[in-house]
Amino acid sequence: MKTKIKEYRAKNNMTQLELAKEVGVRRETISFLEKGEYNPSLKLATKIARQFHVSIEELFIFEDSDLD
Amino acid sequence: MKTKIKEYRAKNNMTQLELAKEVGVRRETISFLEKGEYNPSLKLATKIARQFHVSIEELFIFEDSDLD
DNA sequence: TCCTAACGTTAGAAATATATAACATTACGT
DNA sequence: ACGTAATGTTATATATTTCTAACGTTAGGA
Repeated sequence: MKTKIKEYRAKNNMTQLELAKEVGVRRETISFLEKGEYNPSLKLATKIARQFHVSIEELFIFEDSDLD
Repeated sequence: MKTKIKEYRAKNNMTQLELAKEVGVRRETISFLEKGEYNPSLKLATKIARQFHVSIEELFIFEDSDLD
């Protein structure tokens, strides 16, 4: 899975810690997410997408090969 | 969280078991999901949305109160 | 250079999604 | 009414996300 979290964070001049607080998780969670190291819950994905006013699909990109 | 999985399953004449097999989970998982009893992984949500050719946001509806 | 903020990363605990197996119930066709 | 498919539901096990605490690295400002 790829994600544009880092890009949108930059656009909004936001640090990992700030984003983490906004969406109620730890900074490390954001760090791992940005690296695509895990597959967030839909709830967390929804919170982050809303934070940036974008769709989930815009923020998280799944290749077909990611869906096995 | 609310979901339209059941509706889309009906539209497509699909049983829980068939959907479960398509997206690679157990029938019970679909059953619990349809009842909004838990919060799927983004990967699973993506698979189900693609199965029905709809967006994740169309299929899974979060009220603000669901996001606490 | 020193200090600090931001980010990377690791290891283990805690929480929760999902699997598994089993049984109950509902609905529908014959 | 019977048989069967579809769904509901429970309990326990397993897998994975997320938390927590800690330490390392990098970049920038004073």
